[in-house]
Amino acid sequence: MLPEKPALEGLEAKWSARWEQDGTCRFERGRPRAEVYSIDTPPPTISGSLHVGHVFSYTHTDVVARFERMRGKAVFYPMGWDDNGLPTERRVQNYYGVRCDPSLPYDPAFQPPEKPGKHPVSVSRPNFVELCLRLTAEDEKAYEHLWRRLGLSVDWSMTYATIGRRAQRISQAAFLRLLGRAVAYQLEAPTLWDVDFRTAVAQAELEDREQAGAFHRIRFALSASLAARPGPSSLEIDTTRPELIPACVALVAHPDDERYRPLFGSEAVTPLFGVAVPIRPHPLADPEKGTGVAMICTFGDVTDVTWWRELRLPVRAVLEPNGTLRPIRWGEPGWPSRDRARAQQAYDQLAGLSVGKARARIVELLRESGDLLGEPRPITHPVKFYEKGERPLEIITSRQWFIKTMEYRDELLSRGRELQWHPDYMRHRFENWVNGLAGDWCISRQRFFGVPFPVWYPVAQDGAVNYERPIVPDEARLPVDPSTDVPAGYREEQRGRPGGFIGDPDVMDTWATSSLTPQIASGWLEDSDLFGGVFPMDLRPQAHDIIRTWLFSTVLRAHVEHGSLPWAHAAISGFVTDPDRKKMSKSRGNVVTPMGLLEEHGSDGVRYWAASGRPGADTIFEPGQMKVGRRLAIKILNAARFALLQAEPRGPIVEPLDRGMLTSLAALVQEATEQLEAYDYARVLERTERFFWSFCDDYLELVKARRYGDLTREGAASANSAMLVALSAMLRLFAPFLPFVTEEVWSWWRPGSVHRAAWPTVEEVLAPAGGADPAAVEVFAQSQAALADVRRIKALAKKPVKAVIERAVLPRRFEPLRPAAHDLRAAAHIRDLTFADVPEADLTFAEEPAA
RNA sequence: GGGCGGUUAGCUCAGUGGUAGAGCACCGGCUUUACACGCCGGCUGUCGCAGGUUCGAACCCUGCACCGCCCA
Repeated sequence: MLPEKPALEGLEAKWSARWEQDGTCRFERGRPRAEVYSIDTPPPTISGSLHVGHVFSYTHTDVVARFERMRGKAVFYPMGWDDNGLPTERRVQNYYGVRCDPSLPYDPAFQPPEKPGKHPVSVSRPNFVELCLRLTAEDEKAYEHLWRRLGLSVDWSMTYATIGRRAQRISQAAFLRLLGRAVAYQLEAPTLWDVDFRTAVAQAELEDREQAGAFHRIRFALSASLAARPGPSSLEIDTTRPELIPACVALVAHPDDERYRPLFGSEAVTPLFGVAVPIRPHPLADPEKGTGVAMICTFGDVTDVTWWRELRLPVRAVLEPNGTLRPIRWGEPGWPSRDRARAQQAYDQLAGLSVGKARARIVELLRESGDLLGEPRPITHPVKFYEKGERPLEIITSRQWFIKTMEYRDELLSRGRELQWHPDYMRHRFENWVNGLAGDWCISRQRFFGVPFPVWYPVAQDGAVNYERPIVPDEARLPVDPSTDVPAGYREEQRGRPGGFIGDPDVMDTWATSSLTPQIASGWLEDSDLFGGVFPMDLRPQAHDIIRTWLFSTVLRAHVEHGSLPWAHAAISGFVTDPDRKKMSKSRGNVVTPMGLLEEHGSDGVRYWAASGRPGADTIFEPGQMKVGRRLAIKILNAARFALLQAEPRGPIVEPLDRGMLTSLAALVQEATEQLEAYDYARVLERTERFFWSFCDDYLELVKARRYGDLTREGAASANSAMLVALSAMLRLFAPFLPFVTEEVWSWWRPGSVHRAAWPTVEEVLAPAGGADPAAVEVFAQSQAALADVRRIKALAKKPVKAVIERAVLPRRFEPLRPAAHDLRAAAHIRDLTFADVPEADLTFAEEPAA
């Protein structure tokens, strides 16, 4: 049973296989809700490989899961894979060298090229989705392998995927329910748009990036009636987007701006295109910016949208969804010009160009016409990007699905206060975000690998699509794909025909599915028994970067669907940073692959580093800490071997040193329990480690001679019994952090899994000693202090550890150790020990070292 | 510009009112019957700066600086 030379190698494979076989981490169904601890696991994005940041934060969750399991809870801890959405599409495009063309028919015989060619192969949407599923299935296998190796105590029988049938069904059902209550709605409106991905994006997916740009000072003529009066005959504006002059619908200045007040209500004329536009006041116009007058275009940025809406301006949209300027025939309705020929002549040089090229061209035209004043002045300014995008977002008017959020703002703030945050200050991120919401949540994406909207539209006899009367399926039919499934009462031949129907072409934003992970994991609509037993869940663990997306949207969905929070606690992990405190990410090229770390340092070693990162705190990637963790695990093996090597005789714990050690241990158990309940796992690990190390270096050294029987049989029995009580408790305190080494040691002498053993209690630790012994704590403490003093003097005198001290005179402050004097004398090789009023310990060494 | 967090030994970090700590690194010593993947010891500080509260401040309050993150 007890190995001669214990080692960490191979423990991961041995124990993860055993846990699977024994169902150690299985959720026990049927327990009352109060005895369940349920975790809404973050489904990692399937993007090729997990990174060290995942290992970091998922370890935090696992520590909590293992703690709760040992406390006797039925722990509901499923794993999910977030495989739907744009990241997978991009990966599939690059991996196989393909591109999705929804207009192509399905090719059942299609095989992707061996290697991606120079030019992407166009494939149908069903073929493309097949490739997505194939690649994500491979990734998911690798992910699971890594998680098992890391020792996550997940119940692998409950795994779900966000593109899976259940996730699709629940996403669609939840959507239809919101549609039925008009919480979800469809609207044709200006929407943030990525011109490369050709899809709408949501506010939560934006990021500002500093970009180089330039102010162009442009002259607008004033209308003749004004120009005839005294004063200037033209107006100057500064713009970074001169290419949008053809989309200009008004000019705007601050209502209090004296320079322009006389002009409000009159008109100016756009250069090149000769369009008369009104000059209007609005408080959002910044008198300090440029000339104080701004051009309102449809649409250059989100402020344009606000102005357009509040000032009730017309739309003059020039951008195509792909980011080029669309053809326009000047003089047609909506495109008035005082000089049609000139407008057309100028615009024809822009049509078909991308925004960037159109900008360069129009600058030339303006320079030639004399409407560009001076040269463009370079600036840098923040520009909105899709977080995964490469070109600035545009604003395009299109038909999109939304979920109402604005009207729930106050209720969501109150949910945020109801939620228990760990650490508490992370709640500010949530409140910040809710307070900054600018509009309802756009959930439709013009993409392919995602959950389709379960909606069709009738096509009228004249071929017009009636978006106002969507056809929806029964919930029992879900999931449906409206591009291949047919609505009730119709036949496939009627697809796209007058009098027939068409399917909604869009898919849902991936967050529209991810926001339902509590419902997906817990069997909402499918397994009411399970759902009732685990929902609302206990814990949402996640990193702080996705509070505005994942956490927020999940709170929203639970609020509108169930009228509750989705979980009681949110435990927020920090990032893993490199030594320069930069976030580790693929784009920075500073990522480290986890499997190599697990092999080098052992899973327990890596977990030690991860669990040392306090809740919410960004933590530096530090292999040194993993080495320390590995050493700790090895120390546990060896200390346990020592304790178990000669575990007889046993008997009552009567020695003061032993009783003091156990009383201190009981205090540790108390503290560890309270702190884990408060999700402060890092502190528990630190305290437990500190106690354990002093247990090894001081306590074990002090009792070593006694336990080997050098003194009395009763003394040996007391030491052995105390050591085993302590070992048992410490193994269980360490078990959530170092699951492999603790399980290995546990298996040497205890039945069952340490991870199913009861979490240690104060009573349990103290009972064998007949209760707490506060006086003995001082015996233990002063014995340690005196031992350290003697060791120091010995080391400074360059005496060997075994050097015998003929006579030791210790200061009176150490006198409380008297009941353990025999232990100190044995450990320090002291023949005669006395206490006196001396400032420092006085040691007289014997001539000869001990035999 | 607003919000949040941080600033303690060379490095990574504990330490929320009572004599500044741990690990790593570095230096020295030790074949010690659990462990050389070990043990013992040593060195290392204007606790970011400036005020304030207090008998007493790394800790509480105010301001500032710098770093990081989130949001505009």
